[in-house]
Amino acid sequence: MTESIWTRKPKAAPARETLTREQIVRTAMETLDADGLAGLSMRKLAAKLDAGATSLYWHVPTKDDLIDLLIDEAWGEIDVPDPGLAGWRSGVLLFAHSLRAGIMRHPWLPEVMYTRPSMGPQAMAMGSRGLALIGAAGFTGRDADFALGTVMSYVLGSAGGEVATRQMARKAGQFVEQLAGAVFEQTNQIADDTMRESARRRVEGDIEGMFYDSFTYGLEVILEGLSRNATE
Amino acid sequence: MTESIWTRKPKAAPARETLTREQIVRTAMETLDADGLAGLSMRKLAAKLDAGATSLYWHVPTKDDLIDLLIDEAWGEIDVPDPGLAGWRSGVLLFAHSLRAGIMRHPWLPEVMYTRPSMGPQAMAMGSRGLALIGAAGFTGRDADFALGTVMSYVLGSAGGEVATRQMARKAGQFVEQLAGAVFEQTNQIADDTMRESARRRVEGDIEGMFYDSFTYGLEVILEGLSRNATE
DNA sequence: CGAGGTTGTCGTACAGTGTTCGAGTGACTA
DNA sequence: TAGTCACTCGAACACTGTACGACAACCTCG
Repeated sequence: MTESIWTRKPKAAPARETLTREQIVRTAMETLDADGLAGLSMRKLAAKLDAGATSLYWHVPTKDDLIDLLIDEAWGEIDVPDPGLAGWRSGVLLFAHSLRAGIMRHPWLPEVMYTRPSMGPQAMAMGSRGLALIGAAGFTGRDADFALGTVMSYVLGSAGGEVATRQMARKAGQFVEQLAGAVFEQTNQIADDTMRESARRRVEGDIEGMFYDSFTYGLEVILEGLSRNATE
Repeated sequence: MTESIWTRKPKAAPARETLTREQIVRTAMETLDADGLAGLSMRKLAAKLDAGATSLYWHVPTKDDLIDLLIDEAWGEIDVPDPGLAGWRSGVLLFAHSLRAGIMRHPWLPEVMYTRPSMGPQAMAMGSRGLALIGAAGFTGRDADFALGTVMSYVLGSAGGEVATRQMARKAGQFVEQLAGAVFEQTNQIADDTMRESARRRVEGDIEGMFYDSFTYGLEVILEGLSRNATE
């Protein structure tokens, strides 16, 4: 059992004022949320901490490991209600919405989380509580894995798509008009009327509400399908 | 309407033997599939084409644009059956499986597709055909968007998770034993029995079959939920 | 035939990246 | 007081994407 990122000695007395891993993780999270993955470099991060560029490497083995820590930190923010508080159905609903909100707070997550498995303690805790929740619906063993996986895959996929669409608006200069213009440029070359209208719906009107409606629609569909397999 | 990556003049006579965008896209796709996103650099790609490092920039504006082209190329491989061939239900099923297979062939997709919206012609065509398919179930307007979005979000999320898990096996040196070891190292620190067993199921036995079963389980759930809303 | 324009290639260079190495500093301990 | 640990950091290496400008091959027009 080799030493991993997650295991750390409880750290002795701080002696003098010094850089800490917690500090690094915190400001890295801030820059990541604000500037995206491309905006995070070890040098810039160190500068933001008034430290030398390579000082970070004493606290964190590598940038990839730092990102692992950040991902796990994000998972730690997700609410997974205790089963039995209000029934499994509303519990899963709350969990799903919390997960989506987490992705929206940390829109860099979809970009990085599909390049590695999440095995940090917070990810494990989330899975553990998720299984407990889905277990309250009567799912056990493989079925519990699959049922929970269905919900999470959908939420992550849906939120990822939402993030991708929002990213476009950022690049287009924060103005919905330009976003719409870009979409129209494409859709005008599409012969299909149904598709053209669909694309148009995606940039006209209440976009925020549309994202939400789309998300809850799929969530309802899945909960509907799941309850056919649930035993209580 | 500014000129975009997707619009290109029909190219005149080739005159002399020269680099083409198609050629670049093709070998870029090969390296991407084989070595992943991190393995693709403009210099290495040019070398593989026996070209100078910066020659590519005459055919492609930027690396990001090249990746846009590659993403759209991948979407072009996805089968979306005509509605009415065998009913919408089996059509959606076939589409979903084709989409998953596409992600497996191009495991770099999840890593990049959440950083930008897919607006290439092939993406549009896929959406268009998808809407036609879901329309055969009686969905129209916003409902059609949402129903199709539910299926696609789930498939992309599920396949992304599968890719992430497989990636771990690669890093662990292609040996399932090491993969299992890594998981056990983590899970042994988890107090919850249910979670420990769940994680163990994920690395023991027929992993390939488990991925497949998990995917089809969720797909069934969604089709079940959708057919409650379908009108035919 | 020769001049000019278009199409395409590519060497050089710049600013940036993650990371290694080894020297250095401060504080605690024997 | 000497030694050891915990920690910082400047310099350097091997990369990266890309702008620029010089060059060459071909086509077209006079």
